[in-house]
Amino acid sequence: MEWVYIKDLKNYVERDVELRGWVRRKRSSGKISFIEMRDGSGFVQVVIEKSTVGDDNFAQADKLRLESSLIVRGKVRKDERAPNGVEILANEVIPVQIPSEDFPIQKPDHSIEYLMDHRHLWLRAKRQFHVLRIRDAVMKAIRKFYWERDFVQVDTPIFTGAIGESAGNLFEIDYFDYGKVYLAQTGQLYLEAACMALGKVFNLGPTFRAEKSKTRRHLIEFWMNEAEVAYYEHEDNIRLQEDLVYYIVQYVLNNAYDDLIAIGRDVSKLGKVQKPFPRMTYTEAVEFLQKHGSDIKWGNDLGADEETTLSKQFDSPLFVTHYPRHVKAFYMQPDPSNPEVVLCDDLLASEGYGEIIGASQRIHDYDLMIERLEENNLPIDKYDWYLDLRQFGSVPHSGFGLGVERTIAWIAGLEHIREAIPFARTLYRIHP
RNA sequence: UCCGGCGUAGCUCAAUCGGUAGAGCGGGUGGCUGUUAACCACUAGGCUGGGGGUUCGAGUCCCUCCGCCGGAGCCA
Repeated sequence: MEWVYIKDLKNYVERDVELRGWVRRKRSSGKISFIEMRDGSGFVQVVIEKSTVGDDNFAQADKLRLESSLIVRGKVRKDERAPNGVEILANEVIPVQIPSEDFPIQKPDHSIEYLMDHRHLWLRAKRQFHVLRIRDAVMKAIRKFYWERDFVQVDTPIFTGAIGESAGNLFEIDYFDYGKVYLAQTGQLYLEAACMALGKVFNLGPTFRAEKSKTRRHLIEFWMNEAEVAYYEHEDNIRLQEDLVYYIVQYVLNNAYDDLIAIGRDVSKLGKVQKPFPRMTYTEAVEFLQKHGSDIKWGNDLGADEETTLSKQFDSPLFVTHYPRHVKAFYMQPDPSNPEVVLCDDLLASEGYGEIIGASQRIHDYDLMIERLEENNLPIDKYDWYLDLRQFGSVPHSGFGLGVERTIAWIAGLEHIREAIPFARTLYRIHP
């Protein structure tokens, strides 16, 4: 008998099939029972009649508990009473393994602490099934976008020396007898090197921030997509980000629509995302906020509340550009028309989800880079190879980093970023 | 690091002014051929996070430790 996946059952109506999966839910009467079965591809109801399977097999099937694994052989039937149009009338139910204890997650009525303690089992819940499929769609969209545009994927290292934007939030690792290495908080500097070799490059991988952040937008370990393009300047950079984010939204709408619906996402809001995205300079943003009652002063960085206020004005993500250079990283290119601000942008997701991209044109002038490193008290000798890039055929170049989980949380409408990754690493939680 | 909140049955939560520890779900047993968070009957289940204190008496008040949750800063 042919083993088929639940998602393909509609092509097997009136045929005998074998399903391999797990018991999601069970309801039983004396002579008939119903098993809601899942197999990783979908969900279907199995009807077990005592008169069809026989007394012995019915008794055996009755012993199945939640999350027992089982193999079912039976006939695919169209049935209006079934939620997805088809159900299985069992001929034979073969238990694979029956747990000796209750499955810890029974009803959608658990605290977040309890669910996170049981994350390895929580993944089997319907909502998590759909969220992880949306994550998969976002990942595919990102790679597809770049490959369609002739970018080369360059995988940047996880172990790095103490080099990056700042040294204070790095995870330290013992590296044999040679001292310390650090977990990457960005691959940007390496992508800057790679773009001088390959032109248009991107990465997609985990990054680590030793920041004691406890908010719905923060993870200790999160995935970042970074891109870097030689000869791209500020405006090219913004257009690339706009195209990417728009592409991801469209791809998810086209390829994971059912998953969005299943978790109750208001897809009309995603439908309103349109190019070009709205833009505001930092200075305009400060003026706007001041008019609306904020006491923010020019020169202060935007806080979480300010970002939310700004992004809620628009249906599409908002670019905030030209920040004061003192609130941004050392490597950002000054604006030629006003050296007090830099050629950078943050992309703030709509609906109050906050920053999903940080971007800038990078300084390509050797002397200016030295000046900025000194200004920030960074160890110039550690940046030797980074400075080499300004020594040998330096060109203007730009890039950005996209927070993958924040993007997923926004697109899926999640309340907390920890659901956007299979096993979230947050402050005080590394188990399971 | 700072601010706030929570910790009671396997799970989610009640418990009035400090006065005998309760419910729903889940589990067990029995019943039911169309259930969708099935239903009906019966049933078992507790060191109230740990330690200390106040009191005739503490789930409740105080101190302390632990765990978790949310927010700020910082960032993606």
